[in-house]
Amino acid sequence: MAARNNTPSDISDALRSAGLQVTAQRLAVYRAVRDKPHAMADEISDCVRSELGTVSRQAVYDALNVMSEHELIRRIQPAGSAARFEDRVDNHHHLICRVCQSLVDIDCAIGKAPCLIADDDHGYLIDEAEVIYWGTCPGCQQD
Amino acid sequence: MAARNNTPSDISDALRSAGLQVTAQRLAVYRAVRDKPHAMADEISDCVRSELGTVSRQAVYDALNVMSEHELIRRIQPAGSAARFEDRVDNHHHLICRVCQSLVDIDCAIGKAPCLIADDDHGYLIDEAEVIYWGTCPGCQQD
DNA sequence: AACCAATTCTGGACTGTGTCAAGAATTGCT
DNA sequence: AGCAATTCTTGACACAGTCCAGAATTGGTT
Repeated sequence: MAARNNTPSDISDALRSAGLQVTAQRLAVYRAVRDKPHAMADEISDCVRSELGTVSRQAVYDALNVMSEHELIRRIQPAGSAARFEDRVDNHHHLICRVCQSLVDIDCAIGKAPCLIADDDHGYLIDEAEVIYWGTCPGCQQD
Repeated sequence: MAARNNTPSDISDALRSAGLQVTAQRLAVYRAVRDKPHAMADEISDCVRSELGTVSRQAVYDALNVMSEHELIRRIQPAGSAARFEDRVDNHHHLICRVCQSLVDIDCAIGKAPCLIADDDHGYLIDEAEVIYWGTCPGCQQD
């Protein structure tokens, strides 16, 4: 039975090959991030707690931080909102409703990663272009 | 003597035509935003305080919020940082150093406002595409 | 010039997100 | 098994921003 995508052992392997120890808390946090796309830290906490019984806030924050540093998950932090997390780490962007804060994924509008091109880089070494589309979702347009 | 760009009376006019009352606090906040590009709320506070003597935090926040709602100024809120403000309200983007958090303006890479084009809008009514380029500034590249 | 209603400012308490620090527990290697 | 390094727990703390009630200011009216 070959390990399928996102099975526990896959997550363990990913953690190990990133040089991180494998702990129940981290596995549970990763699973929570995968199951609740774009969830915020406290939602992750609740989810993990219902799985493990009890987890400290610090353990959750640590897991989220260390995993996003090692690019196992990705952190999104739109203006006026707490940080959110997702397990997609490929190049894509986000579309957020100004009214209800709902958030959906959007594939890169142009292609692979040409969004990195800036007119004048001011000498900076650019490594990422983050794009957030703001608008009104279908549900909130009816008002 | 024609009023030049950004003279006090211009700011007053802008406030009035947005339907806002003109107060010393708001004028000072606007001037602080103009003079210290990309400053955070507490820097604005300090600056305004040194001009008016004493101002409440609430007055500063209220002025910043109401003026950015009416698009007299623009609020930027990059991940992991408090809100910043600037008086440029035309279409442009930002480039931030991951190390020292320095922030510079970048003109829209493509043109007027075609950044609004998303592959699939999911039914959302998109009104803005916010682009943040992340990288390392010249000074921080030397380490 | 003075008045009045609406708006705005003050001052203080409060919320929510996230971090710091010290000791206990767990992990992974030999 | 045993040991060093890493990670988790608990509780205190820092910071940005908001809420509230009362005082002060603004700008239109008479």
